[in-house]
Amino acid sequence: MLDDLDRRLLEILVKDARTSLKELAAQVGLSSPSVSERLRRLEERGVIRAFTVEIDPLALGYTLQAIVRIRPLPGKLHIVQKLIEEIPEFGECDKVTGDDCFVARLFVRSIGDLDGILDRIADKAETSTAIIKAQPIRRRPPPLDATAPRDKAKILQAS
Amino acid sequence: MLDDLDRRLLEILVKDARTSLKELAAQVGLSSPSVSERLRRLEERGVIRAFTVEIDPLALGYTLQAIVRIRPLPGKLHIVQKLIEEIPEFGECDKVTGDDCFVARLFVRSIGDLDGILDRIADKAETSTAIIKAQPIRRRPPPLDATAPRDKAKILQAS
DNA sequence: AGGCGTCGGTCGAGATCGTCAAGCATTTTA
DNA sequence: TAAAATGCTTGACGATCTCGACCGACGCCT
Repeated sequence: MLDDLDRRLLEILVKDARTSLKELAAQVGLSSPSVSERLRRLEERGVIRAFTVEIDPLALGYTLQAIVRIRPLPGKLHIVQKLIEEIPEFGECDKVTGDDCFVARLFVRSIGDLDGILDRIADKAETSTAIIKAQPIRRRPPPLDATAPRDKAKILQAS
Repeated sequence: MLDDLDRRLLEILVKDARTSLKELAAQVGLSSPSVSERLRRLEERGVIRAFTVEIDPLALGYTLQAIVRIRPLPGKLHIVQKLIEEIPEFGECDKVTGDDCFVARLFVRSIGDLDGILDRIADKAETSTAIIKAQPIRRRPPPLDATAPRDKAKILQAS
């Protein structure tokens, strides 16, 4: 479904999406039309979701990030979700199992901004906020190589 | 520090980082060498952190994602952080204020994998895990336009 | 076994794109 | 006020991408 050459191409592109077809071709040992075709298909299949740039939020004045756990009040789930989606300062939001329904990332320019945004959902949900002090790991893709068969189920069976 | 043209360029590139200089130039009304120079400086200044591709984890077999809150046991903070950084399935990790020291995102192929990875830090930290059921907002940058001056501090002063 | 369609690859030519040097207008600085 | 620094445009050159034509391996059917 995704052969070794594909994985190598992805690995290179994750590091620099502007790598030329020629360069990609050289690194994996194909011709550039072949690489072009492979990329086209990776995109078509949705493996590559997008070519994009990563922007430093600080450069835009967003000096603060926070992780917010959100528990909508009974009956307010959909309204809360819609609200979150419409507030552009939410840079990420996951719907999760457990007491907290949503876990979201917030980019703000100041503590005042943070307060202002949380106020907008305060009457529809309980929130708990954690300010981000450092980012030991910034967004990175999972391992591309097909290793990591450390499935615990097998270990359990074995014992 | 970042003028309107820069912001428009970024906005286009976030949507498609492969947009040609010619196309960018046409859309903002400059010549391509000018655009090239602007991009060069945006990169140099660190505003653009990287050109990259966004990969669908599902395409790589990672059918499960989880948000893990991690509270290292006394004295184990650094060991835990190092461990997290070294486990490639952690796709993101923030160090935050509050009881939970770290909040991390985990990409796994199965529940068994999840268990296996959590076991590796179980003796050094308390963890609480939430499985991701849906992603209402996938990673997106904060608003590029300089609006959003909804600073609560001012509102407080006004009242 | 032989023929045939498909898939994924190469090659080469033409079109497109990026980069460089030169030059110009505007603003800042001395 | 003159000089220097910015930031832009233009045009030409070199590199890159894309398209069509062609080729070989593989699987399938008769």
